[in-house]
Amino acid sequence: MPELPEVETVARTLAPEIAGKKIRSLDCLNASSWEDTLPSSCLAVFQPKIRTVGRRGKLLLMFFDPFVLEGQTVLGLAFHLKMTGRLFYYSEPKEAEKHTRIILNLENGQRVFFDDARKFGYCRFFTENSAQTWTFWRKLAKDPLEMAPAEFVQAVKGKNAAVKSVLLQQDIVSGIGNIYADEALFRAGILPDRKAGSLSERELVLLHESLKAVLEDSIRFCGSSIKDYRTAKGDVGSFQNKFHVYGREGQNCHFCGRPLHRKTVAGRTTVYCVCCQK
DNA sequence: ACGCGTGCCTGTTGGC
DNA sequence: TGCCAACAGGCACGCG
Repeated sequence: MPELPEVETVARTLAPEIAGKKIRSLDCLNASSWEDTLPSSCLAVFQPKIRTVGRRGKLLLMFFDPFVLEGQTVLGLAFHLKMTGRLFYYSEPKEAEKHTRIILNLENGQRVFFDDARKFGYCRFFTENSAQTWTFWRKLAKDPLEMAPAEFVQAVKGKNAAVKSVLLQQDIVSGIGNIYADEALFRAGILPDRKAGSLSERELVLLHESLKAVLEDSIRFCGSSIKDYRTAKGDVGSFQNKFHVYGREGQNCHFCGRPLHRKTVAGRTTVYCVCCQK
Protein backbone atom coordinates (compact mmCIF):
# COMPACT_ATOMS: atom_id res chain seq x y z
CA MET A 1 0.00 0.00 0.00
CA PRO A 2 1.91 3.02 -1.24
CA GLU A 3 2.18 5.81 1.32
CA LEU A 4 4.44 8.85 1.29
CA PRO A 5 7.82 7.02 1.17
CA GLU A 6 6.67 4.68 -1.59
CA VAL A 7 5.21 7.46 -3.74
CA GLU A 8 8.34 9.55 -3.15
CA THR A 9 10.49 6.61 -4.27
CA VAL A 10 8.40 6.09 -7.39
CA ALA A 11 8.73 9.80 -8.20
CA ARG A 12 12.50 9.68 -7.72
CA THR A 13 12.95 6.56 -9.84
CA LEU A 14 10.60 7.81 -12.55
CA ALA A 15 11.93 11.36 -12.86
CA PRO A 16 15.34 10.64 -14.44
CA GLU A 17 13.69 8.37 -17.01
CA ILE A 18 10.86 10.59 -18.22
CA ALA A 19 11.77 14.22 -17.42
CA GLY A 20 12.25 16.16 -20.65
CA LYS A 21 10.29 13.69 -22.76
CA LYS A 22 7.07 14.35 -24.63
CA ILE A 23 3.83 12.47 -24.05
CA ARG A 24 2.58 11.21 -27.42
CA SER A 25 -0.70 9.69 -26.19
CA LEU A 26 -2.48 7.94 -23.37
CA ASP A 27 -4.22 4.56 -23.68
CA CYS A 28 -6.93 3.92 -21.12
CA LEU A 29 -7.58 0.18 -20.74
CA ASN A 30 -10.03 0.56 -17.84
CA ALA A 31 -12.52 3.42 -18.02
CA SER A 32 -12.79 3.98 -14.26
CA SER A 33 -9.02 4.49 -13.93
CA TRP A 34 -9.31 7.80 -15.81
CA GLU A 35 -11.06 10.03 -13.30
CA ASP A 36 -11.52 13.33 -15.09
CA THR A 37 -14.23 15.06 -17.08
CA LEU A 38 -11.53 16.40 -19.39
CA PRO A 39 -10.70 13.74 -22.00
CA SER A 40 -7.32 12.02 -21.87
CA SER A 41 -7.35 12.08 -25.69
CA CYS A 42 -6.29 15.74 -25.59
CA LEU A 43 -2.77 14.54 -24.70
CA ALA A 44 -2.38 13.21 -28.23
CA VAL A 45 -3.27 16.67 -29.54
CA PHE A 46 -1.04 18.78 -27.29
CA GLN A 47 1.75 16.23 -26.73
CA PRO A 48 3.11 18.10 -23.71
CA LYS A 49 6.69 17.70 -22.54
CA ILE A 50 7.12 16.34 -19.00
CA ARG A 51 9.15 18.81 -16.96
CA THR A 52 9.46 17.15 -13.58
CA VAL A 53 7.94 14.40 -11.47
CA GLY A 54 6.83 15.25 -7.94
CA ARG A 55 4.58 14.28 -5.09
CA ARG A 56 1.86 15.90 -3.03
CA GLY A 57 0.71 13.76 -0.09
CA LYS A 58 0.27 10.35 -1.68
CA LEU A 59 -0.41 11.82 -5.12
CA LEU A 60 2.29 11.35 -7.73
CA LEU A 61 2.49 14.36 -10.05
CA MET A 62 3.87 14.68 -13.56
CA PHE A 63 4.30 18.39 -14.33
CA PHE A 64 4.33 19.33 -17.98
CA ASP A 65 4.20 22.37 -20.22
CA PRO A 66 0.73 23.80 -19.50
CA PHE A 67 -1.95 23.87 -22.17
CA VAL A 68 -5.47 25.26 -22.20
CA LEU A 69 -8.42 22.98 -22.79
CA GLU A 70 -12.10 23.89 -22.37
CA GLY A 71 -11.00 27.05 -20.53
CA GLN A 72 -8.86 25.14 -18.06
CA THR A 73 -5.08 25.50 -17.81
CA VAL A 74 -3.83 21.92 -17.47
CA LEU A 75 -0.63 21.71 -15.40
CA GLY A 76 0.00 17.99 -15.32
CA LEU A 77 -1.12 14.47 -14.51
CA ALA A 78 -1.86 13.22 -11.00
CA PHE A 79 -1.86 9.52 -10.07
CA HIS A 80 -3.32 8.12 -6.86
CA LEU A 81 -2.00 4.58 -6.38
CA LYS A 82 -4.35 3.78 -3.47
CA MET A 83 -3.57 0.16 -2.43
CA THR A 84 -2.34 -1.75 -5.43
CA GLY A 85 -1.40 0.92 -7.95
CA ARG A 86 2.05 0.76 -9.55
CA LEU A 87 3.89 2.91 -12.06
CA PHE A 88 6.53 1.23 -14.23
CA TYR A 89 8.86 2.76 -16.76
CA TYR A 90 9.77 0.69 -19.83
CA SER A 91 12.38 1.83 -22.34
CA GLU A 92 11.43 -0.99 -24.72
CA PRO A 93 8.04 -1.87 -26.25
CA LYS A 94 6.01 -4.00 -23.87
CA GLU A 95 2.63 -5.75 -23.99
CA ALA A 96 -0.05 -4.70 -21.48
CA GLU A 97 -0.32 -7.04 -18.53
CA LYS A 98 -3.44 -8.39 -16.85
CA HIS A 99 -3.74 -5.42 -14.49
CA THR A 100 -2.45 -2.66 -16.74
CA ARG A 101 -5.05 0.13 -16.63
CA ILE A 102 -3.33 3.06 -18.34
CA ILE A 103 -0.40 3.28 -20.71
CA LEU A 104 1.44 6.58 -21.22
CA ASN A 105 3.18 6.53 -24.57
CA LEU A 106 6.30 8.71 -24.67
CA GLU A 107 8.81 9.55 -27.39
CA ASN A 108 10.71 6.74 -29.10
CA GLY A 109 8.43 3.92 -27.95
CA GLN A 110 9.15 4.46 -24.28
CA ARG A 111 6.17 4.06 -22.00
CA VAL A 112 4.87 4.26 -18.47
CA PHE A 113 2.40 1.61 -17.27
CA PHE A 114 -0.14 2.27 -14.55
CA ASP A 115 -0.99 -1.19 -13.19
CA ASP A 116 -3.66 -1.55 -10.52
CA ALA A 117 -5.12 -4.94 -9.59
CA ARG A 118 -8.00 -3.60 -7.53
CA LYS A 119 -8.87 -0.55 -9.63
CA PHE A 120 -9.02 1.75 -6.60
CA GLY A 121 -6.35 4.01 -8.01
CA TYR A 122 -6.86 6.69 -10.62
CA CYS A 123 -5.22 9.15 -12.96
CA ARG A 124 -6.46 12.64 -13.79
CA PHE A 125 -5.28 16.12 -14.65
CA PHE A 126 -4.46 18.78 -12.13
CA THR A 127 -5.13 22.29 -13.35
CA GLU A 128 -4.72 25.92 -12.31
CA ASN A 129 -8.13 25.77 -10.65
CA SER A 130 -8.07 22.28 -9.16
CA ALA A 131 -8.50 24.02 -5.81
CA GLN A 132 -12.02 24.90 -6.99
CA THR A 133 -12.89 21.79 -8.99
CA TRP A 134 -11.27 18.92 -7.09
CA THR A 135 -12.26 18.49 -3.44
CA PHE A 136 -9.48 16.08 -2.49
CA TRP A 137 -6.87 18.41 -4.00
CA ARG A 138 -8.29 21.45 -2.24
CA LYS A 139 -8.39 19.78 1.18
CA LEU A 140 -5.06 17.95 0.95
CA ALA A 141 -2.88 19.11 3.85
CA LYS A 142 0.91 19.43 4.04
CA ASP A 143 2.82 16.25 4.86
CA PRO A 144 4.86 15.91 8.10
CA LEU A 145 8.13 16.64 6.28
CA GLU A 146 6.76 19.99 5.08
CA MET A 147 5.28 21.00 8.44
CA ALA A 148 6.98 22.99 11.15
CA PRO A 149 6.45 21.45 14.61
CA ALA A 150 4.02 24.22 15.57
CA GLU A 151 1.99 23.63 12.39
CA PHE A 152 1.67 19.93 13.19
CA VAL A 153 0.65 20.63 16.79
CA GLN A 154 -1.93 23.17 15.61
CA ALA A 155 -3.37 20.75 13.03
CA VAL A 156 -3.76 17.80 15.40
CA LYS A 157 -4.50 19.23 18.82
CA GLY A 158 -8.10 19.59 19.89
CA LYS A 159 -9.35 16.76 17.65
CA ASN A 160 -11.62 14.37 19.51
CA ALA A 161 -10.96 11.31 17.34
CA ALA A 162 -8.33 8.66 18.12
CA VAL A 163 -4.87 9.98 17.31
CA LYS A 164 -4.37 7.21 14.73
CA SER A 165 -7.58 8.22 12.98
CA VAL A 166 -6.34 11.83 12.86
CA LEU A 167 -3.00 10.77 11.34
CA LEU A 168 -4.86 8.99 8.53
CA GLN A 169 -6.95 12.03 7.58
CA GLN A 170 -5.30 13.59 4.55
CA ASP A 171 -6.95 16.96 5.15
CA ILE A 172 -5.17 17.24 8.54
CA VAL A 173 -1.77 15.80 7.68
CA SER A 174 -1.05 14.07 4.37
CA GLY A 175 0.99 11.10 3.22
CA ILE A 176 0.40 8.75 6.17
CA GLY A 177 -1.36 5.40 5.86
CA ASN A 178 -1.78 2.39 8.10
CA ILE A 179 1.87 1.32 8.15
CA TYR A 180 3.51 4.61 9.06
CA ALA A 181 0.75 5.61 11.49
CA ASP A 182 1.43 2.48 13.56
CA GLU A 183 5.21 2.75 13.26
CA ALA A 184 5.30 6.43 14.25
CA LEU A 185 2.96 5.93 17.21
CA PHE A 186 5.18 3.11 18.43
CA ARG A 187 8.31 5.25 18.12
CA ALA A 188 6.57 8.07 19.98
CA GLY A 189 5.35 5.70 22.71
CA ILE A 190 1.72 6.76 22.21
CA LEU A 191 -1.27 4.38 22.19
CA PRO A 192 -3.14 4.57 18.84
CA ASP A 193 -6.59 4.96 20.39
CA ARG A 194 -5.70 7.90 22.64
CA LYS A 195 -7.89 10.89 21.77
CA ALA A 196 -5.73 13.35 19.83
CA GLY A 197 -6.97 16.10 22.13
CA SER A 198 -5.59 14.28 25.17
CA LEU A 199 -1.99 14.50 23.94
CA SER A 200 0.29 17.02 25.60
CA GLU A 201 2.25 19.56 23.58
CA ARG A 202 5.39 17.54 24.30
CA GLU A 203 3.75 14.33 23.03
CA LEU A 204 2.54 16.06 19.86
CA VAL A 205 6.02 17.39 19.09
CA LEU A 206 7.47 13.93 19.75
CA LEU A 207 4.86 12.37 17.45
CA HIS A 208 5.77 14.83 14.70
CA GLU A 209 9.47 14.01 15.13
CA SER A 210 8.66 10.28 15.05
CA LEU A 211 6.65 10.69 11.85
CA LYS A 212 9.45 12.58 10.14
CA ALA A 213 12.02 10.03 11.30
CA VAL A 214 10.06 6.98 10.13
CA LEU A 215 9.19 8.56 6.78
CA GLU A 216 12.80 9.62 6.15
CA ASP A 217 14.12 6.22 7.22
CA SER A 218 11.70 4.48 4.87
CA ILE A 219 12.61 6.75 1.94
CA ARG A 220 16.25 5.84 2.59
CA PHE A 221 15.29 2.15 2.13
CA CYS A 222 13.15 2.88 -0.97
CA GLY A 223 9.88 2.26 0.91
CA SER A 224 8.16 -0.90 2.13
CA SER A 225 7.27 -3.76 -0.21
CA ILE A 226 4.62 -5.86 1.50
CA LYS A 227 3.14 -7.37 -1.61
CA ASP A 228 2.30 -4.99 -4.41
CA TYR A 229 4.57 -1.99 -4.16
CA ARG A 230 7.59 -1.67 -6.47
CA THR A 231 9.69 1.29 -7.62
CA ALA A 232 9.25 2.59 -11.17
CA LYS A 233 12.11 0.29 -12.17
CA GLY A 234 10.42 -2.78 -10.69
CA ASP A 235 12.65 -3.06 -7.63
CA VAL A 236 11.35 -3.88 -4.14
CA GLY A 237 11.89 -1.56 -1.19
CA SER A 238 13.30 -2.96 2.03
CA PHE A 239 11.84 -0.92 4.88
CA GLN A 240 9.40 -3.77 5.63
CA ASN A 241 12.40 -5.45 7.30
CA LYS A 242 12.63 -2.53 9.74
CA PHE A 243 9.05 -2.58 11.03
CA HIS A 244 8.63 -2.54 14.80
CA VAL A 245 4.86 -3.19 14.88
CA TYR A 246 3.11 -3.34 11.49
CA GLY A 247 2.28 -6.96 10.67
CA ARG A 248 4.01 -8.18 13.86
CA GLU A 249 0.97 -9.08 16.00
CA GLY A 250 1.91 -11.74 18.56
CA GLN A 251 5.63 -11.32 17.94
CA ASN A 252 7.88 -9.84 20.57
CA CYS A 253 8.36 -6.09 20.95
CA HIS A 254 11.83 -5.09 19.80
CA PHE A 255 12.17 -2.86 22.88
CA CYS A 256 10.58 -4.68 25.86
CA GLY A 257 10.28 -8.23 24.51
CA ARG A 258 6.60 -8.65 25.32
CA PRO A 259 4.13 -9.88 22.64
CA LEU A 260 2.58 -7.13 20.51
CA HIS A 261 -1.18 -6.65 20.63
CA ARG A 262 -3.66 -6.05 17.84
CA LYS A 263 -7.00 -4.25 17.78
CA THR A 264 -9.12 -2.28 15.34
CA VAL A 265 -8.71 1.50 15.57
CA ALA A 266 -10.34 3.86 13.09
CA GLY A 267 -11.60 0.76 11.28
CA ARG A 268 -8.04 -0.43 10.55
CA THR A 269 -5.90 -3.25 11.85
CA THR A 270 -3.62 -1.72 14.46
CA VAL A 271 -0.60 -3.31 16.16
CA TYR A 272 0.99 -1.80 19.24
CA CYS A 273 2.87 -2.55 22.46
CA VAL A 274 0.86 -2.27 25.68
CA CYS A 275 4.10 -1.82 27.61
CA CYS A 276 5.98 0.74 25.51
CA GLN A 277 3.01 2.86 24.39
CA LYS A 278 1.05 4.96 26.90
C1' DA B 1 -19.40 20.27 12.36
C1' DC B 2 -17.66 16.16 13.46
C1' DG B 3 -17.10 11.18 14.12
C1' DC B 4 -18.30 6.73 12.60
C1' DG B 5 -19.87 2.89 9.52
C1' DT B 6 -20.21 1.17 4.78
C1' DG B 7 -19.07 0.37 -0.12
C1' DC B 8 -15.89 0.19 -3.73
C1' DC B 9 -12.60 -3.68 -5.84
C1' DT B 10 -9.91 -8.31 -6.51
C1' DG B 11 -6.13 -11.38 -5.16
C1' DT B 12 -4.60 -14.03 -1.25
C1' DT B 13 -5.11 -16.67 2.83
C1' DG B 14 -6.88 -19.88 6.13
C1' DG B 15 -10.44 -22.86 8.07
C1' DC B 16 -13.39 -26.83 7.42
C1' DT C 1 -8.17 -31.05 -2.45
C1' DG C 2 -11.61 -27.66 -3.01
C1' DC C 3 -14.73 -24.23 -1.61
C1' DC C 4 -15.65 -19.90 0.37
C1' DA C 5 -15.59 -16.38 3.96
C1' DA C 6 -12.49 -13.17 5.76
C1' DC C 7 -9.15 -9.90 4.92
C1' DA C 8 -6.21 -6.16 2.96
C1' DG C 9 -7.26 -0.41 3.23
C1' DG C 10 -7.65 4.90 1.06
C1' DC C 11 -11.23 7.62 0.37
C1' DA C 12 -16.18 9.11 -0.90
C1' DC C 13 -20.40 9.14 1.00
C1' DG C 14 -24.38 8.96 4.14
C1' DC C 15 -26.05 8.96 8.70
C1' DG C 16 -26.77 10.57 13.49
